[in-house]
Amino acid sequence: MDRYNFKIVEDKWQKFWEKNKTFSSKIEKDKKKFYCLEMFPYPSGKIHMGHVRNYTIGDVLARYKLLQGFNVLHPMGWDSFGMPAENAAKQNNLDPKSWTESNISKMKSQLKKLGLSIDWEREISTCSDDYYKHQQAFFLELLEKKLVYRKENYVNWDPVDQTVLANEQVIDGKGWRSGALVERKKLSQWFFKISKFSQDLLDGLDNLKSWPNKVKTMQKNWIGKSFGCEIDFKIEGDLPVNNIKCFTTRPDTLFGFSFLALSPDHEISKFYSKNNDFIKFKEECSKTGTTEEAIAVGEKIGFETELMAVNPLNPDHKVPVFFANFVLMDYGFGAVFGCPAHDQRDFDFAKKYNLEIKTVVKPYKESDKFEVTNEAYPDPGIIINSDFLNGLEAPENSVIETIKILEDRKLGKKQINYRLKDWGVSRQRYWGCPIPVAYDEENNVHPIPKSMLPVKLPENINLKVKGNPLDSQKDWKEIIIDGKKMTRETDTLDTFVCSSWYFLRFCSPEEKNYGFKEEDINYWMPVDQYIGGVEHAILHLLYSRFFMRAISYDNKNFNLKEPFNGLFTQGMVCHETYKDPENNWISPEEIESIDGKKYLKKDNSKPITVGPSESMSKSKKNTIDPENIISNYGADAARLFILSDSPPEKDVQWSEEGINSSYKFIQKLWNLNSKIIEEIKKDHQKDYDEEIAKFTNSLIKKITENLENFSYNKIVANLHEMYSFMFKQLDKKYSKETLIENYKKILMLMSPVIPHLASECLNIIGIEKNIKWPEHDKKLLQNDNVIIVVQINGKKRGIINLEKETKEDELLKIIQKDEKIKKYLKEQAIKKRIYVKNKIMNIII
RNA sequence: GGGCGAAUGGCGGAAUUGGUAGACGCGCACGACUCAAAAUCGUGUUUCGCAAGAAGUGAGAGUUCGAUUCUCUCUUCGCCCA
Repeated sequence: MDRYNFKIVEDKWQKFWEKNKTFSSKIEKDKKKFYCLEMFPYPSGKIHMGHVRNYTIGDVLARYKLLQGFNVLHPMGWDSFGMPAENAAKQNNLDPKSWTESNISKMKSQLKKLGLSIDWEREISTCSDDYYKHQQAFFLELLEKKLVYRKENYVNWDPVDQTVLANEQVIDGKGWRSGALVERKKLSQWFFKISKFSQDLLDGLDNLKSWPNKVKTMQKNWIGKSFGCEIDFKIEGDLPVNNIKCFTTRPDTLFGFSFLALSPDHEISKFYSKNNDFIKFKEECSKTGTTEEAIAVGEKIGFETELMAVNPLNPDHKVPVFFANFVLMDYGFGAVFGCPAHDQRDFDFAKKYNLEIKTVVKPYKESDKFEVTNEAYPDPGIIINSDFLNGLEAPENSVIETIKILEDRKLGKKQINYRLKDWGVSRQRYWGCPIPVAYDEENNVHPIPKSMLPVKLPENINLKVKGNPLDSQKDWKEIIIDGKKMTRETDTLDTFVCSSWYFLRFCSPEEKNYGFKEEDINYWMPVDQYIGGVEHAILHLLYSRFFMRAISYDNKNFNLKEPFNGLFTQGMVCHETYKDPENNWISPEEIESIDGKKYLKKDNSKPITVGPSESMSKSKKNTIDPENIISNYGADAARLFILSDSPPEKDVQWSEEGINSSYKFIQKLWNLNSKIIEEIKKDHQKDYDEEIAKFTNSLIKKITENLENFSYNKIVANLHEMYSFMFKQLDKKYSKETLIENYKKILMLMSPVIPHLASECLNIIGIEKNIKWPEHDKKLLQNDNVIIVVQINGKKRGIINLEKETKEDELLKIIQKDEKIKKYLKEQAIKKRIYVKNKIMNIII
């Protein structure tokens, strides 16, 4: 028997698919479409196992849908702007463009070796001006719709790298690359007005029935709708300040009010701009980052003003006004009222500055004399010490009641607040999409005329300057618009902008005049199934949802709010970690095992300790290179293994044994194929025709259901069952026609997971044109006999195989005669019988 | 601190609406082939017990004829937000 040569077979079919354009897609109005999309990769230069998993999951679905007769769109592209290219270019004296392009070509050939059913004719790359010129047009469109604006904002500033850092790039208050202490700096930045759609983005979640609840909850929390009250506090003091507005979700604790805290950036701070103590205080504040976490963890510090705030519910009660580092300018109005007894942060602050702590909510079980002592009491309870609010249930009734009172007395009004902030899209970097605006001498904003798009990135520039390299490109920066001298914007767009609409571009990759063609979008969108890592659950998915709303806004021709109808988030690929005695991470290739348990380092025989399995990362050196795996075991084996061990939504552990067993299974399936081919040549009777038909039929049902539910690991189990059934039954007698017919169906079932082998076998046995996904026959699923479980007092005591629809009395007679079961009845009277037809009989004695 | 989720053999994991717990794979053991090994094939593999049998899905309670599945309390772990 010849051995399966995956190299030849896989190469053959990949070439066949490419030559025949098997996966190229075009609009066919009479056919139902299916848009299958996996999150496109960043072209780092090499694919990793996470890609293998992501794209295998997507490919199984795309191939299944294709066989089912859908018109499938399954494209691939490159999220190719971003910092790594700029950093790599700086280090190696390259330019980001050629670095990126060579990475793309390497990764493309790696992806092709996986045998993915991708329509490569639709390939796009976000760093090409063909792509980003449309993005610039969108930017101008949004600018016109007033969904883009410019404002001064505090950012994390790395003084060494001279650049703005995203929150996640600030680690322990230091820049992730330079290690420099990060400063808070005010910069003029471009913003997308995502907050305009807060409520709509929240409401839209309810319609996303095929999204994981987990992701929906995360987005909901991120949008962070809160119900509360805007209160206008009267201010007394020597400064020309009469009122300060403040948002609170707990107006019901107003009687516990003991200070008013303002953001250090609150407009009132202008009166202190020359106060040295205040300047010092502000400097202190700027040392803590801008993240909510940094503020929550950091020490709470304040600066006391000479102002006093009046309690609106009790005008005799006046409390000091502070500036405090824990109040954010962009939440509410940059002012909060402090109620130390019922908010831990306020409590800490009050303790530090010796402020009054008045208890106004008691736990249900406590008496009215309850007093907060060591920590705040933020939980529900009953209002006390609050005059006319006493006795109300907090917070449910008391908040509503208090707002009513405040509104009646014109002291405040009901308000909904969102945590979601506008999306800052300015980046002080070279390798991104240029923002298509310019400034005149008075610093007024002028959009670059559409006829002058794209604003191309200058090439051959020096990246080794401090700050944004575009800033030092004088000849690029200076521009003449309508005869006027202007200066270009040198910031580029956040790369999340690029990925907020790429799924639209895939529908019309050739369209020259606009980012997409309506006709194409109307047919292909929305994406039916989007697949990717859960790490993008919030930002990328929320931004994409925003972008669709922004383009649809005020647009008669385009109305699409939700880009992704279905979402699937896959788990990570993990591997054991290894360390040598000096605590250095060691990669799997550097070690060898003796007796399968102990590990030694290959070059020096030092003992290796095996650590827990963690997600593959370069820093822990526990990565496995997919390219090696594919060349040693083949794409089908790699695909089979990455699906086999765990459900796709959970983490999977990569193991040598696992990939080996998948490889062996591929060989076994090939051997099975050879045997079946021989079997077909033999004499035939049809003794077992029904048996094989029944088996195939139930296999079709199982695999189809498992495909629909993303239970891809179970499909692998189903294929193993198929193998052992077929292999064991082969010496039985089938008619030739039945064997071929059923085996073809089985090969079809295999093809989404291991397409190369399945194609080869189908080819050998002879495929007809227009093959279709097999459907199961309900009649064939029915059995004449059923297995009845017999329980005595709820415990299983035996099983009885008998004809379907047997009556209870008959069954009882059989049970009473059954040697094994009868002894448990002990000839006692039967108190009760529960009989579920065709399933179970439970006898209570 | 809050939200969400999970917990099943030595390991990864299966188990329609509550109805045979442990499918399938890995690992392990034994056997066949072989001078031998690898590869391959076969058998077995939840635990305790020679056996009959008993116990068993993180712990404890509850609902039920019957609970991995439903309810409550607790423990541990994971993820997200802080």
